[in-house]
Amino acid sequence: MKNIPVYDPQQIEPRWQAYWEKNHSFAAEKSHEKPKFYPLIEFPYPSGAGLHVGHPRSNTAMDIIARKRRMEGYNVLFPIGYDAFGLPTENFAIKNHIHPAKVTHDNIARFRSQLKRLGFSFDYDREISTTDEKYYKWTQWIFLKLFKAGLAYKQEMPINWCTSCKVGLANEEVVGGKCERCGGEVIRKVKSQWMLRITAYAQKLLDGLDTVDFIERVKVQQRNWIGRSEGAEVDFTLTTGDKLRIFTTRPDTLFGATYMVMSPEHPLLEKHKDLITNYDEIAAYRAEAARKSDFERTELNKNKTGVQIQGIRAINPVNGREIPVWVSDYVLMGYGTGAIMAVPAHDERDWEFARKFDLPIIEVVAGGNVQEAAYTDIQDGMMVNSDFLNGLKVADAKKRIIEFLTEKGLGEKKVNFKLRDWVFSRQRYWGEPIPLVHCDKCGWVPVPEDQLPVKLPDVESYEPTDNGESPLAKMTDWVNTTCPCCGGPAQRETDTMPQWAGSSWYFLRYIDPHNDKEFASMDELKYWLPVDWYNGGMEHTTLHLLYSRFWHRFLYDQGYVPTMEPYKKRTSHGMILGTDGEKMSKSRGNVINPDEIVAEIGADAFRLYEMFMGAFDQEIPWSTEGARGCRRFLDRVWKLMEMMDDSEAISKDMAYDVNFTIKKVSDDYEKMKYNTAIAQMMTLVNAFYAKGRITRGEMKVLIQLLNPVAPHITEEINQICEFGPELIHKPWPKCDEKALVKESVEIALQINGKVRGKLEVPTSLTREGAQEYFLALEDVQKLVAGREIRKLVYVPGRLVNIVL
RNA sequence: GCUGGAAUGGCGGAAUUGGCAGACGCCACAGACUUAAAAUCUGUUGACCUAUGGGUCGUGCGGGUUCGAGCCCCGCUUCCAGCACCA
Repeated sequence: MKNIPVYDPQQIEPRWQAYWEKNHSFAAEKSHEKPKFYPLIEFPYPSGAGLHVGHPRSNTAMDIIARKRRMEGYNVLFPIGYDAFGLPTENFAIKNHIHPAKVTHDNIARFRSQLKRLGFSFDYDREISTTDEKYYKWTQWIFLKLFKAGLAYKQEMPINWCTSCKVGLANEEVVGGKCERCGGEVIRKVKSQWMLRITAYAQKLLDGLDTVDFIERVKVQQRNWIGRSEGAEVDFTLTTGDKLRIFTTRPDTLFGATYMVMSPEHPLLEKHKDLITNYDEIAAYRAEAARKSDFERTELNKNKTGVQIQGIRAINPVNGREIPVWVSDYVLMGYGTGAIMAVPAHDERDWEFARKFDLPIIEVVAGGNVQEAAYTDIQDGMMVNSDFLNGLKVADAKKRIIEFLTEKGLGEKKVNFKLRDWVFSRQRYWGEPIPLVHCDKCGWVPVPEDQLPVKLPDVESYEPTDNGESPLAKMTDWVNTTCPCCGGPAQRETDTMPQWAGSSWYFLRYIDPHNDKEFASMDELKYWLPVDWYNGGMEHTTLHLLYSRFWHRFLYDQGYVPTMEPYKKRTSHGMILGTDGEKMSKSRGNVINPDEIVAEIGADAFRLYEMFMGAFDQEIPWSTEGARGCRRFLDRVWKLMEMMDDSEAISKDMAYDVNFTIKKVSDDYEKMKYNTAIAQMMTLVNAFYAKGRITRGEMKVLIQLLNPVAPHITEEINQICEFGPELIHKPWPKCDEKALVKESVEIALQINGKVRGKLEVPTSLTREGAQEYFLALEDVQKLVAGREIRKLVYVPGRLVNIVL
């Protein structure tokens, strides 16, 4: 072809973007006739810094799948929105005296234009923001359903409290035990908080994992977080006459218990303060523990600390032996029963503690040397020093002891979960108001559904109050209301919801975003659910992913959604690091601005590089040089037009390469192996260059395969070459399997496992005739040279190995 | 400490999952074009030895299994990420 214009992405790309926008090219079809496909990316938090190079990695990956599915005939819903409530916006607003709603609006506008400049095929008609009243109305509505189902309750919980700013802090704002903003001392202060009873769903959330296609890493992490463990609860009797109940996963080691440990917060300590002769010492230890943050209390390699309770001892229920009771902060009130039996011979933490305080170590499972180290093996161990358990294997001993305990009324089998309930209150302004009213007569009363949303009132200042209340508490006009139940005076809840609330159900709203009667109609939900493919970061595996599964499962149980699980498939992308291999951050000064890259090489080359730079699920350092290499590849694709002839056929000598590329690219996209898909297209382009020629037919295939990654340049080539309808409306290329069959293939000739030459052999050669065939070859005879052949291994299509 | 992941040329990474290690790209070097440079095109590019035929070594370290190991097994080292000492 002649008269090829210069490739200018800065001119081409905005033109196609405007065209797609005007035509709503990527809007999901209203009709339910076609099979549906619902891909999802985690909606971004619209930070003031703008789009990060990390966002396009996940977005491009799912955009490729979305675009391919449309070409395969699916009705695709690929939505975008903004998770816009949150701390950084609020802190920015406080610092600069701009309303958070204004900050949010401006940040979203910037994000939207940056996303549009990258050509993602989002359905912008369905855009949502969690801060929109029409959206958070339904967030509040779901909360009320949880409340009415008894899954929301108030409880005293410790929060991080900065003694100098006098505000509650998020964990993230506590750096090394100090306040991130002022460096002041952070202590734990108890405050009454709304909690969601996610623990009631622990087993359901665990079981649900068996029904979904999540990458194994994600499943493992969710399982570990839920942390189901089977064991027993056992009652020890104290010399005070009380029962002290403990949980253990190793009831088989009961005869090896040589002391007990209670958490410093255990209520029995308070109850028996008169009997405890060293109560002052215990109280001091408890005060010390209370001052420690979670971080310190769980710190690496921490020296075990503890105090023995003087005046109270415990009796081991199976052998009547009296043992001491200690208090130590390595036992947490929030897990199990807040007390443990210590078996130093077979538990590492107990062993360390026993060594430090010189407590006895009794071996009850043979196989190790318990004076040297704890022996924790549960496979081959044999019980000793354990009366009626002696001679049993650990697993059998477990069963036997639980039967015994149950029979005697000393304890019972028990399943425990690590998962804790979800702290749902924030003493902050920029979040959804919790739609509850407190009435002295009626208690906590939900705001009637027809009065939702409870709108966030305008306040002068977003600073939290001195006493740790939310900024909303100062708005007395707003706070004071009437009780929906009795009509008497009442106060609104002034805490707001955490950022996790809005993101726990957003994928449902995308399905029917303009519905003002329901959060989404059942008809639409039945068509679109579940989300077919959800890609996001590993950092959201335990919180966001689990919370949204919890809400969804709850809505299912209430009959509001048609599927038990929200997401069919979950994959994860690796982080993009700075050129120095470190995490990108302002403080390190290694942040790459996507706008600058797009300005230099264009959106297509940027997208291409993000997909080419390495394995999608692994973290990878940025290289602007590498990105320029991707731009060079697009220049080469563009210039193929100069060597294009008029043939609509695939030429004979290229048939294998072209069809192999169709197959490889199609498969690799599905497996998210974008880097090797692109490498194969580069190889094909190199082959066209080597030949100096490409047919129209070949060009059509190439640009169709490349379109999902580089949508603008390929549409432009399609138009310049007058190939007909836009690529987005053409079908995905099919591989001609016949073209992949070759008559002969080159294999390696190995002698004793070392490569000694190459052989061209017919593909039809099977293992049966192989030995005769190879030994007849002159090349082989030369190398064998009369030596004895011990073995001949032939792997068709790969190699032949002759062992001498 | 626990859990999960990783380690391959100067660099980012490939390797059909036990079968020719280093695809593809970057960087570098050389040649063509150019007054010159840039751009572009064409080559070369793991290390060492070499009689120029080729040979030896080589996927973090030490063992093992196998005709054959980057991949499997045992024992380590280092790095990254997450974490709630979970009894």
